[in-house]
Amino acid sequence: MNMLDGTSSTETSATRAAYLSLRDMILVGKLPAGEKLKIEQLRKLLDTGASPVREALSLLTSDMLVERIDQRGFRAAPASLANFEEILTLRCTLEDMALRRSIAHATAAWEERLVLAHHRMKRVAGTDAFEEAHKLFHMTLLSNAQSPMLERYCSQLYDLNIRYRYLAAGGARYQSRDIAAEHVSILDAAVQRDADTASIALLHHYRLTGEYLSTQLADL
Amino acid sequence: MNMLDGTSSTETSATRAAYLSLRDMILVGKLPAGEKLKIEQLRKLLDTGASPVREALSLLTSDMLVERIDQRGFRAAPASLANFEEILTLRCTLEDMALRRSIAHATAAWEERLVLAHHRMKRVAGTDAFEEAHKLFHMTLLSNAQSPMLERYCSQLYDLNIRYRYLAAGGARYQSRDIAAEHVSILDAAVQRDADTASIALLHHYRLTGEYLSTQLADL
DNA sequence: AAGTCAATAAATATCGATTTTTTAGTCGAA
DNA sequence: TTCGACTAAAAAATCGATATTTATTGACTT
Repeated sequence: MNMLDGTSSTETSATRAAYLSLRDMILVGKLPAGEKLKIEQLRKLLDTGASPVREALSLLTSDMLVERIDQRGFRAAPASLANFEEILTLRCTLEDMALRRSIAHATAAWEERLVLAHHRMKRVAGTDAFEEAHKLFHMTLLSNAQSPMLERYCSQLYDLNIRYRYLAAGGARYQSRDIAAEHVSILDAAVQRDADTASIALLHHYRLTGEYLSTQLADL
Repeated sequence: MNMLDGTSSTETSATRAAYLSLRDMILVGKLPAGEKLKIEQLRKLLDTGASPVREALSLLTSDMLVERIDQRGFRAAPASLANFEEILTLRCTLEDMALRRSIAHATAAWEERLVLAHHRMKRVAGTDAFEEAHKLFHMTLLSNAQSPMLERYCSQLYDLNIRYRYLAAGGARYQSRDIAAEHVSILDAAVQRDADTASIALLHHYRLTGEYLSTQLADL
């Protein structure tokens, strides 16, 4: 017995539960950037043991969401405008590469997954589920690159970026810009296997958001 | 009181000691790719507790040297020709970017660190210290990119590559090719701030090694 | 008033034991 | 023989307690 997706009602391990909670708390800013993360405090907050918390924090290190300083514990990764711009640059380079590779290996099955992901994203526009569906759409774009490490990097960078969105605006709320149209352009170009057009549209999408966020983050 | 470099005689924490040992064992193949890593077994091997071992393994996950499967422990990251080629491709893209940025920000101080790193590497050619000095030279090349995340990725990928060298040849032993000359070309171009030439030389260096390793790894 | 140093408090790191979960075997029924 | 349910052994995950390390405080010197 298992659910449709990976989210079963009872989480498997305490470590995994702690990992997901902490990760979410960092992404949405509940645990502010740069903040000291005390084991005892988190243990009580999550109502679990110290070992799962420690292990979860160690794992979050992989995602660059937590920093570990030997002998003096953990802290939420600091945020800065420079860091945000670094993330944006890396994303543009790596997603460009991944998207081109995805398209190069295009198949009907991938095309269909893409259309489906896009449809589902539109379906939940404006709801809480959008955040997840949006990531899924973007990751589906890259999912055919046949390069697991590259996909992992992109996924990581995507999450790091989310944090800055919350930092700037307090949510996944999008601005006046017509995001939906941008998504359609990317989708169409990808389905038509036009790598150059798709890549330009994708990077345009990121850079516009990046510019907007940069202005909001000027004080960081 | 502290030593010249970061290697003090008494390691700070048990976790750090375990991390360094395990990392080294994986890189040189003492813990073969894909192998199950049992806590109890490693605990005895390193003569330490289970907690430091677990935490060290969690940290090695960041480096993509260890895989963690929820509820069923850890294993050394598997190796394959496809994975090797993926690493090579990513390295070429990311190091190219990092090197160009380094050169774009070139200063006299960086130049000097570079010359020094190169000199030290030549100095220890043929000894055990070469491996470390070689990495230091390459990382110094990228160290001026003013992009910590990019440097981290490059460092990670460098280490992953080392493992394949050991897998293919059983050591840092270099072949007939004149590696030293290649290093000089890269150094010279970098010092002259000629990004195109430096990048071409660097990628050439990697691709030649990559080709050689690929043939050796055909059976993976 | 600034700086040291020792004593104390707080937090991290580590250990050893216990609980769960997975894995490997074994036995019997189809 | 093959499949499945059951059992025993192994391993992972987790807990609670202890040992170490770092951070803080305040009296004492210069």
